[in-house]
Amino acid sequence: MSSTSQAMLNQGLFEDQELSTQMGFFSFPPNMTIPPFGCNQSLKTLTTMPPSLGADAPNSLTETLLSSATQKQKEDIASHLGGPQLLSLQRSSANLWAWGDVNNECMNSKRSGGDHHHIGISAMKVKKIKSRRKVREPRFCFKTMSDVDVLDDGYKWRKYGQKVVKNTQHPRSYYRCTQDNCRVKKRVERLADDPRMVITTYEGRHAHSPSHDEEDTQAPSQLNNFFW
DNA sequence: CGAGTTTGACCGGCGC
DNA sequence: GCGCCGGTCAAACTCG
Repeated sequence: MSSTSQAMLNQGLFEDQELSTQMGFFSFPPNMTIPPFGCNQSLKTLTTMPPSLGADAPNSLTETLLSSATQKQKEDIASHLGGPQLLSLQRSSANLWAWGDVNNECMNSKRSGGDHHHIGISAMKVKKIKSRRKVREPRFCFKTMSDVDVLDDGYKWRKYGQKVVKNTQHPRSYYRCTQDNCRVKKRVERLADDPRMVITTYEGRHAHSPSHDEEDTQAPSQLNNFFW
């Protein structure tokens, strides 16, 4: 594990909080374990969606989100995000939450230039979700300020493709977990308007534990539960 | 030589 | 129906 990326992640070097909030990003303070619940299921629920998307949001998501957090984690989030916000989510219908999925706004989001630190998890376009027929694995994405494209999350990945997508100058790379019977994939690309920012999108759940290299065994295990 | 990466071709979904 | 585009495949290539 690269100590650089580890440090980056643990510090939560994310920005553009205001825009992210508007677009459905969920922000975490830099000193919080990412994600705050360290739980597989929590990740896919951490996407805020407009209430109009309620029909697409499974009713149990809000419950899943909160039930997967420990009391301490709930308190952490409540204190950082503001108690009422979390409490309102807890009481709310599932309308506020939907499956984590990624849209292009996530990739093309503009920078506000602030020094906020947060993780951003985007929402799929309403239209896309409503029209999707194919059932896809839950996804979530976050952006990280990093020199390296591939953040070491403890899992082993094999690159299987690279593509230059429209309206971006940086190629998108496609990775697949090398573990047998694990179909988790991730995409990595850099923000067009801020090459320092790396957008990582995960799809699916790991059916195994992270496989650290020998040299990484002494690294902090805070990220062990980062991904499912 | 095996594991991982690169890269052009191919495929399927979606919008028009 | 057609073309565009994102995602995946797989052969060739590189590296340790």
